[in-house]
Amino acid sequence: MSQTRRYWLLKSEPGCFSISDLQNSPQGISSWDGVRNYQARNLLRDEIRTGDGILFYHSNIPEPAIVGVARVVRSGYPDHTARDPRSEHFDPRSTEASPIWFMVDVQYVAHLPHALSREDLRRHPALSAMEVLKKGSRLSVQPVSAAQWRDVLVLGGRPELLEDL
DNA sequence: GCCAACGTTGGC
DNA sequence: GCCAACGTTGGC
Repeated sequence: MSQTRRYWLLKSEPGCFSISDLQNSPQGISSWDGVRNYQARNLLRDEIRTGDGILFYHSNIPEPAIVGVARVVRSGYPDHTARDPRSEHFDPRSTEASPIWFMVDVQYVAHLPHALSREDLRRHPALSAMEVLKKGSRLSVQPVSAAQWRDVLVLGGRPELLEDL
């Protein structure tokens, strides 16, 4: 496991963008655009790097869960949807010279054979500390520890991915 | 659909 | 700079 590789949980409402949408994107790659929260923006712009591991979380559905794994294939760059007046994420304050919002590109790796529900996560000591379980946790980009990453892949049924990511 | 928690806005 | 009002998120 690389010392500099880091791990993140990305939230998405599947009705908006699901892991299958990512899988079906060209080469399984999509930009992760539309994030309009400064704390998440800072992570996208400054912290998330090519090669980092992503846990894909489906939110705001009857059974929210970590449903799969992706990897970062491009680190932070300006989110051009902020400059598109037709986009619902349009922000007229953002300019080409001084962009406000950033995104990364992610590539589909795998679904987890056993998606991990919040109850699943709560049951396991290491995972019960995950940010996503905390009351009022709304951040759509969250850091994940190496131990949490490992346990999610093992419990989710893809332990072999630990060798790649 | 409810509502608690959170982030943002804007008057002062 | 404070803080009340408001809008949004997201579990339940």
